[in-house]
Amino acid sequence: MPKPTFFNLPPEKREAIEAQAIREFGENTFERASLSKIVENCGIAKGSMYQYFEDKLDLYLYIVELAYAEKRRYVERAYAVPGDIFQVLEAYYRESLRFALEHPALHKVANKFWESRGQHLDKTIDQVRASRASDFRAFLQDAMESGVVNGELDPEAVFFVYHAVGKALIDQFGEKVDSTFLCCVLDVLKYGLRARKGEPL
Amino acid sequence: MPKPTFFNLPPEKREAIEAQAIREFGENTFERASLSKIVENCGIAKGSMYQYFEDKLDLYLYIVELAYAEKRRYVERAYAVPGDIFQVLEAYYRESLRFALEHPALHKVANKFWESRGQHLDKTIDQVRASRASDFRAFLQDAMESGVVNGELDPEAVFFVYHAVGKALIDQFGEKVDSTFLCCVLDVLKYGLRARKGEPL
DNA sequence: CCTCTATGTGACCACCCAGTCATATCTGCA
DNA sequence: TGCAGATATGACTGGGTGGTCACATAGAGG
Repeated sequence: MPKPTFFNLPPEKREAIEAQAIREFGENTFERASLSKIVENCGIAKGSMYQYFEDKLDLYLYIVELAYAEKRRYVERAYAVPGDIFQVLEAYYRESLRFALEHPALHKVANKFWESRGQHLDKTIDQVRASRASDFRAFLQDAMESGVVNGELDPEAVFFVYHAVGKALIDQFGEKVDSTFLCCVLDVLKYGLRARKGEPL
Repeated sequence: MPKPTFFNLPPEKREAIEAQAIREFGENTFERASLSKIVENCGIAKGSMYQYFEDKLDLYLYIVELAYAEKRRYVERAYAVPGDIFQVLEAYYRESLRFALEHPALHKVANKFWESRGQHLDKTIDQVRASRASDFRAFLQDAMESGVVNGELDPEAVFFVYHAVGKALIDQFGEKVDSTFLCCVLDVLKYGLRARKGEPL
């Protein structure tokens, strides 16, 4: 958590610091990113940074939380979408793509987060990953029990595939992946998962 | 390329250097890996390393090539497998898994390669990636034209999915992924890709 | 005007890194 | 034995990093 001093700062200065940190942490993982470069680009002294934050990790976690707070504002709409798991997932990735296009810098921060190493970050990341995984697994299990997703498939394998493809999609939002490509990819998955009547496996 | 001096070394010394380098480059990306630690673990002087190799990158590329040369010995058998694209792909990943289990250290080097950055590595990696991608795309196109893979799907999307899942599989060989899990995952993909008669998309 | 507190500063520290080079040692040959 | 070329060495350089600290400044209240 930032120190109180940080929030006493004139907003324009605070936002300048956030902007430069977002830039640096969007272009580099935590350990590659350079605090020295951030303060240089802000035009403030190294020591000042330590009036605002405990250390590099404190600043980093604040910026990452900033990015994910904004991303949540987009993505949470997907949970309210009526329809089966395929419609919810499509909405999720669509909102995720909108976030990436409207906040490219924050999107890059969020992506680089998963590649970051060092300090206690490793464990933090593993925890976040595990928590998300368990949410998705439960969501998937419902869909399999209700018959929307082919129940003959190995649930762990289905999760594995979705996880891998989802990560690859998000990694490439705004590069290879646009709205129509997104649909094509999801279709490849869907028509592999959807329960098929009559035709045996 | 290593300097001639390196190959004049007594084999046990040469292999000790290779072993320590493999260890370091298996645990760290190129830029994180420390030459100082390698020489320390080998019990040789820093300067000696520069009698054998031009620089850190030279050593790294030698080690990576070592790893991929061994991996090729396994994987190339897959190309000779008779059968459709699914059988070839399964053979490919199966051999790949065998390599990972029998040469875990080399497997880690090969995996970390793709995450590595710095010097001219970025461009080299992009080239290798592009070359592999184009091979696989061609292989896939054949399979789609011959009707083994559902021709109604977007070829780029199919490639995208296979690429994402393939990378995730290889990343986790020996951890989450064993032989039976591999088959389950490939099945999820296959039954999404296989041409289906009668049933409309 | 003085004082007290909050904030700003940048030289400085300890650490790690890749890469260099003058020097020492070894080895094989004459 | 002596010489020459090949090989080994590790202190050293220059550059980067995160983090610290004694000091400078600013602003508010009496």
